[in-house]
Amino acid sequence: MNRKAPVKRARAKHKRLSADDRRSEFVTKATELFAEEGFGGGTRALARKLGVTQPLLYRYFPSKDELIKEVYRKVYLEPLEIGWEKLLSDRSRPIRVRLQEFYEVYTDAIFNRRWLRIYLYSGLKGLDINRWYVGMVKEKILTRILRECRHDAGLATQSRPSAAELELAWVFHGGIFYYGVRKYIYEAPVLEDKAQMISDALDIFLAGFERMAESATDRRAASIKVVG
Amino acid sequence: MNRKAPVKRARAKHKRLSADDRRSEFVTKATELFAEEGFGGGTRALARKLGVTQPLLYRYFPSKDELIKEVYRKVYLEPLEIGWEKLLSDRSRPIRVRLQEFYEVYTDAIFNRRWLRIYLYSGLKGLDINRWYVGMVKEKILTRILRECRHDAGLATQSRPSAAELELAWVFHGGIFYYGVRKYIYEAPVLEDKAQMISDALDIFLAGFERMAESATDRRAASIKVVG
DNA sequence: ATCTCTGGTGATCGCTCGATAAACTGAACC
DNA sequence: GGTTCAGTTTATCGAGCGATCACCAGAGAT
Repeated sequence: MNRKAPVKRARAKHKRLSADDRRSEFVTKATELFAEEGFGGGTRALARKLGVTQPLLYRYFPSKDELIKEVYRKVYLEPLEIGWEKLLSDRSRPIRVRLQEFYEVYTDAIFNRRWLRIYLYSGLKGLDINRWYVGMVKEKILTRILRECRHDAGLATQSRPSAAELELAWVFHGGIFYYGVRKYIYEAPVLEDKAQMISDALDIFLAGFERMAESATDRRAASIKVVG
Repeated sequence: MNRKAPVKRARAKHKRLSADDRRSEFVTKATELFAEEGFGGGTRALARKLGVTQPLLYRYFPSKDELIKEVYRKVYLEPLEIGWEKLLSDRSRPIRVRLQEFYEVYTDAIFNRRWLRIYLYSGLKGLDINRWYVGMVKEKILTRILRECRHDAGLATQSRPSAAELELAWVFHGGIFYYGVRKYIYEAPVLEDKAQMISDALDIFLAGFERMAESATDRRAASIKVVG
């Protein structure tokens, strides 16, 4: 019957994609692979995930390192698309509400196995992009939060938060971040209600901030301890 | 001149060690190597650190995996030698003081580049020993802290803390842990006074716990907000 | 001085890795 | 239908990996 007509080839693989599609498919699947295996994950395993052969990678990326950089770019820029300026700085809404919503949205973006693992792996490599991200969190999130807190408490809006304030914010932020690590990296049981966790963390952060603000502005009240 | 007399050999290396010494030297240097390079670090690089050849490793360990397990054992068991039972449970001292001292000692033990990096690398591998450690922190540290807090607040000492209490403790603990990650993994600038950071974190944790205890035991006072 | 036991070395195996070069193939255009 | 060109494969290279084996050498016992 089928002589050499366009008979169904034995290798049903051959799915030709456009250059752009193939390239972004490489990045997507590489993100998955590196999230699981670390950046030591092999190019052959990656090609297998796409159903193509390994040398094809080098038609789209000059080296594995360049592919990895692309993965970084994608992962690190993903959570930035939220637009936290608006969320955090909209003073028509109570600060408590703004912070709650921001952290719910932010953690929705980064609390998943893929993002957290890539983030930790790249952090362990000590790359510049990781330092850039940490600096960004400090400048764009924590500093902004503290400024809003100061404004809310009726304090002078100074351009830069004090070291103690920043540290307080970092411990708060880190506590929330660690919830994601426990859940998605350690796969340990956590309180499932994420919003509740954020709410509780916010309560004690805001209380701590007020306490700090009090003792900083009113030295006469410095001896009043919260713990009684 | 020098025919074949015991002339100073070209290779001044030959430092013969006892089996025990060599074995523990392998583990020590392997910890350093794996902390920096991850567990993908090569056995040849390890041998170079010891000034010996690579096959010697296999006189002491049947495989690289066994060496890695030994590294785990050493790293994970190191901070356990503190004896936190005494530190945390000594009710002759105020709980605030106990917690401060415990966290200072505990972070002295784990806040270093070596420990934190090995911990994160092994956490990313999802090994049993990591889950064991997290469970240990929960049972031996956080549960104990909460029990002492309940006792201090004059509440009934229940055997198991509530999920909300545990989550509060985890966020607190994670916030402190993240300080170490920021300093030693991200190498980001941090408030240098670690004891101060712990003290501040403790303040807001204890305040948060009291607030939670109040609203749990005295429903009539539930409407009294700390921030109000 | 010789024997022996053991810490240590040299050579090498099989495998996997990232990367390269050349050949193949299928769709689009004339 | 034949030409062209981009997407894909086949074959292969050199380096590095973990692991094995035969051999070497130095200190202590006799």
